[in-house]
Amino acid sequence: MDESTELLAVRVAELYYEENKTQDEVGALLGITRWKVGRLLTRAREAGIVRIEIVHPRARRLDIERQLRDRFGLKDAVVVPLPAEDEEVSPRVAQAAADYLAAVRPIPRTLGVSWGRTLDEVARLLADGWTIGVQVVQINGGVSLNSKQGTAAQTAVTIAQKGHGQATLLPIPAILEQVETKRAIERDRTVASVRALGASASAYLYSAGVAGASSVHVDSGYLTESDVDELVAKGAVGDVVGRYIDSAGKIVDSALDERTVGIGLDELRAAEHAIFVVAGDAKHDVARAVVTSGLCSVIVTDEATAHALLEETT
Amino acid sequence: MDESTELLAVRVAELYYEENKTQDEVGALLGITRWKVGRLLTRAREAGIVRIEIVHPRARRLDIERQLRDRFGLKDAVVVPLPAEDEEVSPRVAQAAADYLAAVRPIPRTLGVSWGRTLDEVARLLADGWTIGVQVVQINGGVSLNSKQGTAAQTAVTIAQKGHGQATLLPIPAILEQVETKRAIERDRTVASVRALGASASAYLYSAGVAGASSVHVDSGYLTESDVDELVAKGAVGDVVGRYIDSAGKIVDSALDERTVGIGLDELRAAEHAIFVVAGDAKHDVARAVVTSGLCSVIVTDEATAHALLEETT
DNA sequence: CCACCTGCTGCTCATCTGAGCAAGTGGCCC
DNA sequence: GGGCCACTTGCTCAGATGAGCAGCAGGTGG
Repeated sequence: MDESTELLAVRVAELYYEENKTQDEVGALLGITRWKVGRLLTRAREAGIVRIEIVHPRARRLDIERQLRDRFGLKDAVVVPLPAEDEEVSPRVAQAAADYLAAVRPIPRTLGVSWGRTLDEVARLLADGWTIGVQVVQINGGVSLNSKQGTAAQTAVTIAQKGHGQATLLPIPAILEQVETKRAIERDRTVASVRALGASASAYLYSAGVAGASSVHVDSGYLTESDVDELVAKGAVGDVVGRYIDSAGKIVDSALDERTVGIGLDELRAAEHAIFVVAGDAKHDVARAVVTSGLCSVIVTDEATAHALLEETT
Repeated sequence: MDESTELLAVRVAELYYEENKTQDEVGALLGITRWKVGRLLTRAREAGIVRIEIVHPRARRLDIERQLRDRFGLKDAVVVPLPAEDEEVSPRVAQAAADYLAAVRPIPRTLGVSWGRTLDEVARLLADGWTIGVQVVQINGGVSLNSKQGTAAQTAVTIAQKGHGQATLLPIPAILEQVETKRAIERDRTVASVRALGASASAYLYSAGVAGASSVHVDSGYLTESDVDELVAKGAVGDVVGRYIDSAGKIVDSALDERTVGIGLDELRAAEHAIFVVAGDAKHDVARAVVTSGLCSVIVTDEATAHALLEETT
């Protein structure tokens, strides 16, 4: 587009978009036909002279969502735009996840949930009465060795309450010290029934943790910093429902995995709705592992993470 | 607008503006009628959820221009939007002035010009061949006591050259020390004919200076800093074609004014096209004085200045 | 010099869209 | 409960708009 055309396009755009004139009027005013006006407007939009943007905390990036679905064969994707500089993305992603959950059809009767800061936020932002009667089941062991007792339970309970349903908890450690203990616990009738309920869920909602010193597992005392360092050395990028995976989505340490209580990754892969919520720059690697290895059918994330996932040279 | 409607409006806007669907399609997708879609879009635009902006260095703010015209009874106004943080406004305003000048109809055969940094920039940005054959006349005395010799002349010459015409200069001091000298000079046949030519111009192009230590008159040695301080004490806000005015557009010091060579303010007020170019936060006060006292028929300025002019409680 | 291609222009026509209107809905006061 | 008012909803219809097409100008290579 040469300079005079561009200038004309600017004038046309101003009269059309800012002065709310019809294309015909604009044409008359500038001495050109209305078809030319229409074409200039199209060009102006394409050239980015006219920028139309949707400014809203609940807005989404449908174009990127489509790319994610296509590239990774997802059933669905939700991408939240980057907020203004001084705002956090995580509440927006959590809100989007809450919105998505409330809109899942058919309405899930049984919902398997993991726990963590992200899911906590989702629970908090979920609309009261988001559904009528839901069975919420914890799908992996909770935080309980030291502080923060009960936050894992709180997440599930909040989601259940707001959905006018009830929560079934799995109040046992996330990781046990001995395989035998883990097996023994799983044989327990109560625990087994919770596990069975979890396995039968029609939808799962979970997030991921980053493998590093700040991991929740270190915080809660299930693993030491050196345990995590070792996992990282073996290629771990993060954990999903308590299980550490490498960039290919494979279990990093099968012995550790044997001692981890809760749903297995294959169950997640087979699930109809496996809703994966992930936000923040630190989690790009785990997110990539989850998405490329088919661990989720739906991803809810922010624009930066989505870009990171798509930017890979495939 | 309640929250759920707002959320719906956001979804509608996304599908309509970002996915380029028709209102009918959007309606079908969200299970609402196309009329509702249309109304939601209107509301979304009004509420600022959908923001349409024109991003271009040559863009203008037509809404503000109209307000300026209406408020101050101007024949026309050109307002340039605020550029991105790291860019200057003055080149944009100068460009706009150049564009405006080239578009004045009927084409001015004789153009009276003042001088200064702003007008220099306008001359530089003027398109080559902006008109065919124009008589450019300097309307006030030039800078010449010390450095910068010839910049005033340069402005007029450039404008003339680019318009395939010729410049008539007024190569005498802007302010003389004695009224007698000034009168003597004006009686000179050559000078008188230039003044006459200037008075017959069909259009004038000029800017304004701020009354202060950094004034061009101090720089060029016509006035001392204390002279200017005194003018300020008497209420001067700035100068137009070398003449210092107060906030009401009145001459501040008639003795000084008597010693100033060039077009009179009343001639400007009576002119058909008196194009006033002004940019920058420092010039808000002079701009207000010029505009409220009818010194110009057209103003070319930036959005910040325009806002400052309109914000007054009248 | 001419056939050919490319990009622009103005047009027709089908579709899309907004203004305005009548009917419906829900809150609110008596 | 009845009636009033503000607001929303679905509709008609005219006007606005985009897709597609033929004609034309200007450049290009044989």
